[in-house]
Amino acid sequence: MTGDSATIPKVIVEVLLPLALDGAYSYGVPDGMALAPGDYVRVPLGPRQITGVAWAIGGTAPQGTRLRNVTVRYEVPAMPELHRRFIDWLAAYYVEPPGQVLRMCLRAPGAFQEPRHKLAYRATGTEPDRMTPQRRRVLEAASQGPAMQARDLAEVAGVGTSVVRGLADQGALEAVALPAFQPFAKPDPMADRVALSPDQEAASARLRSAVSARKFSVHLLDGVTGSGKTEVYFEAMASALAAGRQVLLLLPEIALTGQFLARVEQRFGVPPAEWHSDVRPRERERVWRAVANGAAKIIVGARSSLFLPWHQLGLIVVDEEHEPAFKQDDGTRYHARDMAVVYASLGGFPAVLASATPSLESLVNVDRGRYGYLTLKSRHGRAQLPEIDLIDLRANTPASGQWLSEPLTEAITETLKTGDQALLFLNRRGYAPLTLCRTCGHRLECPNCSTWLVEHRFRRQLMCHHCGHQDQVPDACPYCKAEGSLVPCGPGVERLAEEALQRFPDARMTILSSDLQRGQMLRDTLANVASGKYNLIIGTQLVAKGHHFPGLTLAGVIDADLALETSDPRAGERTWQLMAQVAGRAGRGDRPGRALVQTFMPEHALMQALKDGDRTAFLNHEKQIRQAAGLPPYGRLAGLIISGKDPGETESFTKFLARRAPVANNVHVLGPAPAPLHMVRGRHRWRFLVKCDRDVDIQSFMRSWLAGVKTRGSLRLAVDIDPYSFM
DNA sequence: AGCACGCCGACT
DNA sequence: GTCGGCGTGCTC
Repeated sequence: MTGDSATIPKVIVEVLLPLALDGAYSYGVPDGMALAPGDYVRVPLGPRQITGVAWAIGGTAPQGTRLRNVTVRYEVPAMPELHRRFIDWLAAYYVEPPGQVLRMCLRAPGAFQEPRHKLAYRATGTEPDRMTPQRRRVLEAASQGPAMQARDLAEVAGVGTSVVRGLADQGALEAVALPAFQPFAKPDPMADRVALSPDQEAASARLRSAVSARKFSVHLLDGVTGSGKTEVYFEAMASALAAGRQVLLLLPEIALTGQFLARVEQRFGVPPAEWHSDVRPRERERVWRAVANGAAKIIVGARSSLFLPWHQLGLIVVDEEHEPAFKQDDGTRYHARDMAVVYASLGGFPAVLASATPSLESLVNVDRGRYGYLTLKSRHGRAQLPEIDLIDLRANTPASGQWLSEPLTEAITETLKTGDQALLFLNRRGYAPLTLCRTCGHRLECPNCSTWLVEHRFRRQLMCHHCGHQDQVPDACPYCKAEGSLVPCGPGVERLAEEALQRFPDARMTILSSDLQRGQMLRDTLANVASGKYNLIIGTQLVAKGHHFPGLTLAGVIDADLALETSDPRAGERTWQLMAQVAGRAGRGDRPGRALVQTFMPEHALMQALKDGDRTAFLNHEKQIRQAAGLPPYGRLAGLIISGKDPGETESFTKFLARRAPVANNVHVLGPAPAPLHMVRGRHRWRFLVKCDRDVDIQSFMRSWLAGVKTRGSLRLAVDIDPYSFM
């Protein structure tokens, strides 16, 4: 019985489908098809055919359903048991259907089809029965050099492809299959091994022994930019490669630059496989296949590379491990750094987390003895941070509509006079974050989100940074119709640039903001900064990343309080990391740098610790706050986000959920409250925050809460385990 | 996620 | 009179 609807199938297979279903679906295995767990299969589902993975063989068919048969078993390496355990683990942890997680693993279109081999032709030495001048030219071309495709061969010989086909039919040419994909070259662990400092050598030795131990371990590699962390984890990668294992180097998408990939290539002699959102479908297919069959050894990728079909993974390195960008906040809300550690633990191999400003989570794991700790001192023997001075904005208030205080202005003047470069950091795109009517007080708001529209003067537009809504800047107030009454409030980088240009008319200034510069233009600007073409750089978060500016000796922070004013429990940590990164831009060459930080709260413990360059003091302060509030890493958090198009319906559904919250004496349910950003993209949002001790199973609590809850209409429910954003 | 079924507004 | 909008529900 091989038909579509077998009545009494001999074997039943549970197939996990890449859909948000409760569990795997049962299918019959047709006679003559051998299936094992992990096999990729094609199965019928309703009117269509979809790709899934055999999760278990055997079992009984659910009552009252007619089993349909598996259609195809794909000829690709089966999904390893480790990979399947990882999917199940992740799904359980994040309270997601496993199929939803599987979906992230099947994002290489075409990888399951038989690869289209191209045919190339080679002369066999056999003469055709009739020789013509055309045929002779083809045979001459085909007997020298590598085999060529029919089209190329015909072109070289100046004939049509029919001549080639004729010769092949007669046996004078033989067809050979070219590999469908360019193979990945094997990296050489010793290709360009640089001399290491004693510090680096000691750290490398510990990582090498962690790799050769072939068991689970996590090491935190802590060292300022320029201390040589990269060379150290390259050594760990070299060890894993020498042992024939695959290596994953995880980076935040923004740090995955051509410059960085070139560095990996330089060290290991071959270009690594790349995996991120910009990789084109054909290349995705190539990488997916090469990871599955073990041919690709080094993969440099963004968070989604965790879901590649790893074959013999022996090490994961997470660089910039503190980056909040590792937390995915749409779809399955997973944290790639945490899941890298989980994967290493399930697979029994080491993980390395690297950062110049490690996350509190990782540092506490070091305190608890769960992670090994490796620290590198600066190569130039300098302290962790350059000298940082605070500017009290209460005593040095700039004039209305201006943001550069007197002390900062003087410092910039000094710096530019000596021929050095200065950097001004303001984490706000556009010209002004708020436009207000002076007559009636009306604020220009986004129609789809509860946010203000940001004026972008260069584009001559008002923009919403949450939904992409754009508008012309109106001449009159849309509410009271008063003409010329709209005034911009607050600074963005564009407005700061305007002020800087006024104060320093001779400065060679540039703005580095993600909405103004990207791709080649950004690379050119960065090169021009490095070469000294610009001497005053005004930038958003973009400048905090590890770009090398050798001539920069002054970093100015316009508003250090900005990141502190959010509802995020990690706001303090984020502020410290940003300040450290920005300050770290100054004085990278052999000259010392200096950072000036404008703040309205210089007495704040964080600002004091910054001024003293005392990371330990900051961390102790932050640990105390988190511990007292029962926040991570001392307690567990989960968010429950309710959203819907209709405000009334969304609110009443939220109230309904509030009544259904299970009562547990060790779990606190806070809320419901309107989300800090109450409306986004036209959807009204409410949220609960669930808080408990570290040893409480928060997932079980969430599951029992939501068991049997159905959403109707436009209502959406999302569980957010270990939330990072409280938006 | 698709894809079908099903019940209410502007067109040939 | 239909074409088609997307709400709702099911797929082994």
